[in-house]
Amino acid sequence: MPITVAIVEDNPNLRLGASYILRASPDCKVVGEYESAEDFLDELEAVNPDVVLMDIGLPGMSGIAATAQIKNRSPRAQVIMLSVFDDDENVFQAICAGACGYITKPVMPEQLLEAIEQAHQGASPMSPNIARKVLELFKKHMPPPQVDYNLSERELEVLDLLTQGADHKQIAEKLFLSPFTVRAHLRKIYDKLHVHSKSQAVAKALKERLLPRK
Amino acid sequence: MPITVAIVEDNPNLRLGASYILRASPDCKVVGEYESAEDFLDELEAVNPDVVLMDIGLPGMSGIAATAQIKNRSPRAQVIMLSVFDDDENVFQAICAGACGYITKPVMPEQLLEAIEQAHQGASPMSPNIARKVLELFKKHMPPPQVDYNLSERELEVLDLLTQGADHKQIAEKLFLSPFTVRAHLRKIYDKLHVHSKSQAVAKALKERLLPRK
DNA sequence: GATTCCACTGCCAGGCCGGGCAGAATCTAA
DNA sequence: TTAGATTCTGCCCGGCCTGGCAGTGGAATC
Repeated sequence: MPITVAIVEDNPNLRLGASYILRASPDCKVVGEYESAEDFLDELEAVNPDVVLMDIGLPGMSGIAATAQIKNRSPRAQVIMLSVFDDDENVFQAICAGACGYITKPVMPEQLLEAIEQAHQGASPMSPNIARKVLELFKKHMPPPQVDYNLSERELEVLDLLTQGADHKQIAEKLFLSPFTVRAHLRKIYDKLHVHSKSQAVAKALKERLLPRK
Repeated sequence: MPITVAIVEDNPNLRLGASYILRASPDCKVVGEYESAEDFLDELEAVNPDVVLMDIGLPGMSGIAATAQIKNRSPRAQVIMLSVFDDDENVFQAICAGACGYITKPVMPEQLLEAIEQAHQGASPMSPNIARKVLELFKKHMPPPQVDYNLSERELEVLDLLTQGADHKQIAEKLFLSPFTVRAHLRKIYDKLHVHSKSQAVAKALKERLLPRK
């Protein structure tokens, strides 16, 4: 059974080119070609494609906004972004919108077919330069704890509950401790983190990811 | 000028295989083959390769720990992870350690050469299934604001300062407001976020990324 | 012109919080 | 066995914070 593919691309040459490539493959079946996100979204449920090739720089609604809608209304559709843009912001937005792949133009024919197959199999086709962007974004937003504040197990537990919005009394109840003890732990935490309030401690803990991942 | 490559892999067959492939290419120059991370780290500065092919499942020090050290001591080296493991934890750790690429075994010869070239050019070679993992990790850890709490501009400003650990008075000074006004904003924020303290507000703001990225 | 939303200022009461101080039990490493 | 780290409990005080209540003024919408 061939993979059903929809193409959303405003440039007629690129759209026809992609269509031509896909129609030459027995594994793919082009079920729609659109020159705007709006046109495609009108027929999304009726067409229900396995894979969508989505341009980012569309007139009217952008490919990123369209992707968000697609993933909302038809989550099984795998959206591959095709774009000349490879800046951080577009890549970031595309990922958050739910794109499963991101390929920079120009695209080679066999590269396109490969990407569609991978996307359909649950993998993520991605140009290597985009992959690098993603890794950098990842590291930028997920800085692992760089400084070791030397917090003890117990202190981490308390800090964790703090970030869940608990106050002294609630922490004491959850850890079966006296509120006095909780205050003692908090004080040591404040010392070690060089902060002076719950909110500062929470901010530092979350921003610097001091808590083991859950 | 050929790309200098070091290979760290405990399985002799795989190590020799990779070495054989690379030596057959005029673009690469194998400058070291090691069966353990420790052996390689001893010669890191002396060898100073452009690219390192690093196995993850090594005896002794793991490839991930080794990668962290490499990026510390010789940041220009591009490390490509080669691994049979593709679980979230290994991928996550590898990225945080500073790996620029991640390829799952088995590796095809031309795939290997391509990956080395891409890594050397500043891109990130990555198997599509790994790319998918990375995207999922990304989305998991970076959930974009899902609920709109309808905070006003001013309220976001105040919230932002809160996450920087400021108290009422400091916020008032920075925004040139009366402390009373700040309290009014805070109250509206608490209302809208359904929280009852600074620390809860900070936790919610950071966890749900209510603040526009900076 | 009325309504609504936002930003802004103000007071009060009660409770929560942070810092200083004191003491004790457990465990581990020197 | 002594020293240190960790965990635990306790009290006091001053100050900060939260929630309730009251009111002004500007801008946009209707």
